[in-house]
Amino acid sequence: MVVTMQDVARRAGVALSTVSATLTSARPVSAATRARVVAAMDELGYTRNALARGLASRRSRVLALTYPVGTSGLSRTSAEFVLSAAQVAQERGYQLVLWPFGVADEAGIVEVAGQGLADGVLVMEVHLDDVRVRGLRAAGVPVALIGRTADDGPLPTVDVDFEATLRDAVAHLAALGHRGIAFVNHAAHRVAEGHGPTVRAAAAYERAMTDRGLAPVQVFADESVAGGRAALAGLLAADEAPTAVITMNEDATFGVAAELAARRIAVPRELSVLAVVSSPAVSGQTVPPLTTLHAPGAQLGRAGVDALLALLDTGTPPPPALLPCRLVDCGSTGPVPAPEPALAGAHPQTPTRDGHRRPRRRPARTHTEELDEEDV
Amino acid sequence: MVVTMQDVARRAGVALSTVSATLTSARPVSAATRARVVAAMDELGYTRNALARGLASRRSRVLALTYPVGTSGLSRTSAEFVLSAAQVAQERGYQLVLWPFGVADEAGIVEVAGQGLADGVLVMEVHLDDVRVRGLRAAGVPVALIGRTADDGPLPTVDVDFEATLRDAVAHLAALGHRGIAFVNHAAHRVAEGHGPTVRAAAAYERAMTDRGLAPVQVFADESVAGGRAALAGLLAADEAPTAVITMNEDATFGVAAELAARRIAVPRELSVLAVVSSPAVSGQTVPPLTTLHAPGAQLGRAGVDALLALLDTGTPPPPALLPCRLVDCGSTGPVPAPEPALAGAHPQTPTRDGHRRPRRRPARTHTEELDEEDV
DNA sequence: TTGAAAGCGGTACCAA
DNA sequence: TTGGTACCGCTTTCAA
Repeated sequence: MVVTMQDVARRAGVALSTVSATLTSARPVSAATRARVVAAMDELGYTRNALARGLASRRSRVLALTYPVGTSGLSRTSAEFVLSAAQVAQERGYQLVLWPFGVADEAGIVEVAGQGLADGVLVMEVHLDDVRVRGLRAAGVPVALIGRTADDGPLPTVDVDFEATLRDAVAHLAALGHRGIAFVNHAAHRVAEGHGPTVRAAAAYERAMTDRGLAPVQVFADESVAGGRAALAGLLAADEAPTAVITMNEDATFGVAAELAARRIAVPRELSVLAVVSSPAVSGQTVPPLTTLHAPGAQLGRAGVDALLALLDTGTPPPPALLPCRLVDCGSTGPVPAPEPALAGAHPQTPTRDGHRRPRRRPARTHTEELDEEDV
Repeated sequence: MVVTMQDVARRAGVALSTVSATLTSARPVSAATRARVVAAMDELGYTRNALARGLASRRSRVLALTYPVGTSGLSRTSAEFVLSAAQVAQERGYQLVLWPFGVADEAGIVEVAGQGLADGVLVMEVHLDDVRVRGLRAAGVPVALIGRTADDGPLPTVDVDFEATLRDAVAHLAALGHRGIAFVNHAAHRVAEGHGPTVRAAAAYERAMTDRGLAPVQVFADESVAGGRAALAGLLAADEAPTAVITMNEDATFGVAAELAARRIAVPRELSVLAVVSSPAVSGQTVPPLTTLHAPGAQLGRAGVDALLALLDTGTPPPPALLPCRLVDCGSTGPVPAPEPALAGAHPQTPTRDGHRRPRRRPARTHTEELDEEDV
């Protein structure tokens, strides 16, 4: 039925071990023999059996990718990451298996890792104190992290450079004259859980602002459209409403866009919006499209796989990699609105110090209402 | 280092084969021995080696999922599918490997399948004439399809019921009085490629319309925001502009929404929009949120894995499964606009027969322009 | 440079 | 009911 190495050996008139040698080049094989073996192989249509190879060599050439399940599906950015990881693995002669486990399911993950199907594990959505990582390390399973724990020790690590990203975001807006720059982060419970991106971005944003003598205004928004709407509404209701908003929460970003539309707020004339650690594929879907600091999803996948393979091959973890986000201008950021001259009475506004401005309060309306109003 | 079955056997004072038997229950084991074996196992922290087990039993308990690479990342619906497939596989004691291959890469897929890591393959995004499927069948690899080829023969198959979905979509809109119901399908090149969903939905839509004596108006839109905008613009420019639009092209749907916003078209008062084979997670992100015929992504994943496992277990393919989409009303569909009474002169319109209506032509504007106009 | 044989860690069949 | 053992298909010494 299936063609085995023994079949090839017989057809080529050599020993089984010689066939193996031509494949692995673990030992010299003369050109002549090699040619006969190769000929026999493709006459027979031979393919090496992955299971047997893995068992004998203690290297399955399979990598596992574990990601938290239960959370609202994969974001487009994460999906990008997964696909690129699978592709790079393939290019390297590896296969990628998916391990859907809860972030707290240490037992489950250690159990399946113990089965030895995978040579190593890529952990996504790493928490500052991550039981999965701890469990795998304790079990002696090679691990690479997408993200970082509080103390990675010698683990290979690739992550978004949140420090640089938020610094760049604030710098970009500050260069446009903004001083009231708010930040819509992930949900509050993420902080408590020690969700790396949330915590790191929060700190980076605060630092970037205070370094410039600006007052940070941070909102932890529920990861949903409603959460984003509420977040923006809250920001605009404040005494010192921001003139620019940075969003990192992909789901909430759609809500921010929706709220902007409902209030008929001109972007970027009245308010600048900058989506960070996002993807143009996502930001291009909002109305208006949002300028983005593009998360390096594909590069992260590539780097993560390569880091894990480096660990596997050399036994020592490669140095941690922090990848920057790239600015993609979709036109949603612009100069800070100038305080309106006193004589322009049509829309009274309250300019304040520091480039803050008090926009007129407009109630949010449903879109239907919004459109009905003037189209009837 | 690693605990082997032999270790367990020694500790329990039984033969290796007895340990195996307690695990596989392939043969009776007395309660007493079983207890001793089990005790030994968890004293030692034993876990069965997947590779060895697979090699010996000719069943790796690994399933492969292949999806076309190169196409613009995974749609949210597809991602939903992949995740649920991985999860169901896990529940069944299987692991899922990802095989990123081009739709035409028969050689690549057959090659990796020949390595025997996977017991069977799940093929996504199946084409009517699919070389991957042909190649795998010819190679004797168990296959299940997400989608259907033109002639599946005895292959296990799960798919969206496009016939029912488009029928339901048209029925839903027709019940609201619409007669001018247009359909924004995938890109034209998909038809040429024999992309199942595109072709089946196209036919189903035409049938659903003509069955009601309505004239089908179908647009094959580029899979992008721009494509969607252009599609809607084209429809509205026609002599008999539709009063309702069905969209199936997830990327273009965002464009349709954007164009609606740019033209300030009231949804659903002026135009009803219904996104089919989509996901509320997606439709909720547009402004306004779109009523959706929710694609059964998760169920498809579940059904696909189960179909493949059924084939693996019984040797005979289970009957094909067609899963319906479920209506999720987000308020973007409503009654057909009544032809305006002649005396209402504010916005001249041209009512036509058949419930068609000629909306006033409004040029599309950028959002910035749009908002600037009245907020300055 | 090549061949022979001992595992890798299990499953499955056989005899006891 | 249990123990012994022949493989599964390949990698990896070790001699020749």
